[in-house]
Amino acid sequence: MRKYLPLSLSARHSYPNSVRYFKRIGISIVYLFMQSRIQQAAREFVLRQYGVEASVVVNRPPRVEMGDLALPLAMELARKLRRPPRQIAEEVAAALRSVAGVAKADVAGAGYVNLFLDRAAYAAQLGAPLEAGASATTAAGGKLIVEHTNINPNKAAHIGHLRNAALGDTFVRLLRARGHTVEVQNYIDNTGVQVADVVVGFLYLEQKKEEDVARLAQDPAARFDYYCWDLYARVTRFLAEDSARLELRNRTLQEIEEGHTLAARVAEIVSTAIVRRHLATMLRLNVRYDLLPRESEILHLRFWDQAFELLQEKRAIYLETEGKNKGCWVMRQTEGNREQGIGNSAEEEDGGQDTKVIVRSNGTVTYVGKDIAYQLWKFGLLGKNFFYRPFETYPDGRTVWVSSSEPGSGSPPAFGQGQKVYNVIDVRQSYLQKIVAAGLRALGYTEQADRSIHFSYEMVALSPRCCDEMGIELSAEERQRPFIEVSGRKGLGIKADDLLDRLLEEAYKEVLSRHSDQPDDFRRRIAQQIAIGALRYFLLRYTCNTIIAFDFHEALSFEGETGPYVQYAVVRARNIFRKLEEEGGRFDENAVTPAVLERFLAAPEGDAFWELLYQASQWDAVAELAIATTEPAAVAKYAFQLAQGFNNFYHRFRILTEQDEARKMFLLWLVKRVEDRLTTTLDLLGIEVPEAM
RNA sequence: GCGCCUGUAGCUCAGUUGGAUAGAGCGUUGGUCUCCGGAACCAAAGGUCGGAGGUUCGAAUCCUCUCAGGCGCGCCA
Repeated sequence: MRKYLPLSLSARHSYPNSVRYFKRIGISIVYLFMQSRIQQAAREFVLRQYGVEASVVVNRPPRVEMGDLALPLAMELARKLRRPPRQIAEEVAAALRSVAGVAKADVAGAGYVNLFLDRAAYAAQLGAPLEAGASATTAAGGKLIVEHTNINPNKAAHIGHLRNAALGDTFVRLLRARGHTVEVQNYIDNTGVQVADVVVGFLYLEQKKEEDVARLAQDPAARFDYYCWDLYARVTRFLAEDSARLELRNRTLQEIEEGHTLAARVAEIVSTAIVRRHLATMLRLNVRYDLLPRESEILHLRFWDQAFELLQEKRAIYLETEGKNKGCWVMRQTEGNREQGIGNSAEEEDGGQDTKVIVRSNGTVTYVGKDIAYQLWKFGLLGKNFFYRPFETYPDGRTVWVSSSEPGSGSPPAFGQGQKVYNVIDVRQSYLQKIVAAGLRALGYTEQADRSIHFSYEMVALSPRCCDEMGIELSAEERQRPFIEVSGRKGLGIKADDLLDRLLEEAYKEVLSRHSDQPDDFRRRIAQQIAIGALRYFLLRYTCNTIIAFDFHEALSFEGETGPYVQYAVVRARNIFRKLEEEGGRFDENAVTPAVLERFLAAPEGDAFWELLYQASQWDAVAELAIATTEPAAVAKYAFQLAQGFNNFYHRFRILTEQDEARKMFLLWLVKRVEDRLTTTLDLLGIEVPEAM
């Protein structure tokens, strides 16, 4: 017998709006619907019968035989009502028996109310196929903005950036699948220190002319992002050798910010070429963007000046007249902020406590200041806007736009004006993200501050073993550590494209051994889908606050809890139908009548089928949970468990050789339902299903 | 010094914001196949949930203390 696979779901909240919405567009959300219906019935009964408001949790019993849904509410009520919990549970159970869709209600243990659903009725509602992508245009509730990737445009993307993009992109897919309108922004810090460093490298270290850099950036064979990766590491050493050289960087940085200088032109060449490389890398992973807002426009369109005025007006910042921050504009520390741990008590001695410098004494604005301006713009609160021009067109015809200082061509969508903003940024920037939110709050935009979500995640580091494999030398002290932090400055890390290439190679070997008779482009396509599936799943299976100590062995694995495992389950399901056709058979959906469902889902013979179907139906609740907790790993886990459930079923039951025609049709129907949900779930993870494996 | 995060099986990680007998993958050991393709399936072994108190019907989950590790705390981004 297969084991029961516990699925982590609960229903603290009801989803009336979602239910209505999905009914309207025809997406099957049977599970959430049942859950909220029962929740509501229980709440109403408790209020009517006992006159108390109860928090009605609906979850699942520990074992399937005990029921489909569980309500552990009687124990809590027992205290308030001063009556035995089991007695209360009996009364609740009796009340819930009359709820449509409930077949049976038991009382178990200390006072759990366990519900058994009407299997056939439930199954009949799962008939409607999911309408993929039917969501974006019709959702209510305003636009959500998700900012992710945000790689400094001065070097190739590395494995840590891939985690950011995979999380951000998956979150976007989840939101869209749940009917939200989403705008994806990838912020480009094209005037920062990191770009300046590479410019210094080209102009001073390599003594290159503007045309040389332009030519190099155009040359596909040069792998410009890789070239800059190495150059950046060299510049870092160059600057470290002689502190006087730092002046070179400062001057370059200033020239870049001014614009119209040689350094600015080279910076533009470098950052634009690198961004194109980044987009290409991310596209390999099925990651796309709508808009690339750039720091240069934030500067040139004077977004900061506008934000500065607002902040002064509301006295959110003030000019420090004494102490170490004399001459700077600093942000006050409010009570609310202090609660959230913002402030710097290390400076208690010199009067600079609980403040954050926003404008330096030389008049330039810090990174946080620019970020506050950008965040205000995202909510449509700045009173200024970017101009836009098309940056690139994706193979599917969609356009990525980039910010511009002048009116551009084309007709861009109405960017910005978000109702809620998710910033996918690693956990080390928590402090700064809090200051940004505190800035909004100080301006009186408390609601927007609350709707500024820092989608925080931990870094990807390298395991010491991984460093060995890559020939990275470690000190004795480093060797003792559980992981080694990647460093762009040192050129220490795994480049995203290298990892992808290696995965492709491994996948291709596997495909070759199984499909030696197939054309090579077929094999390449499949190998690529498998490689991407493996990588995206690997990056998504860990919860956000888990540090991933990168390990080749685990990342290159195609067995066990991996993307390919899930892909394989879908391929198997589809093979059944393909084989059926080859044999001249036909799947007739209409043959699966309510009576057929009734017959084959009935306990106990139908338990295995029901379990699988029930599990497959929980797609909606998982997506909702992942959104509410900003935890895409829940979806990855679900995909794996459902695939596992299917693989087990696949082994236990022969379908094509089934003699009972009604049973055969029922089994095919079940496979179809599971395949459908698995495909949808993989799509949420940005993973495609190969034609064969 | 202050703040945040983490500690669960040999290893890597889940664990439904307090619920019933703590789960998975890998690894180990032993099984399954004239098959809808084995990138699969089944089983076994393996856990004082870092430690100590507390809160209550009930704690891996909440509170306090403590030990260990990580990350932040700049007129860098």
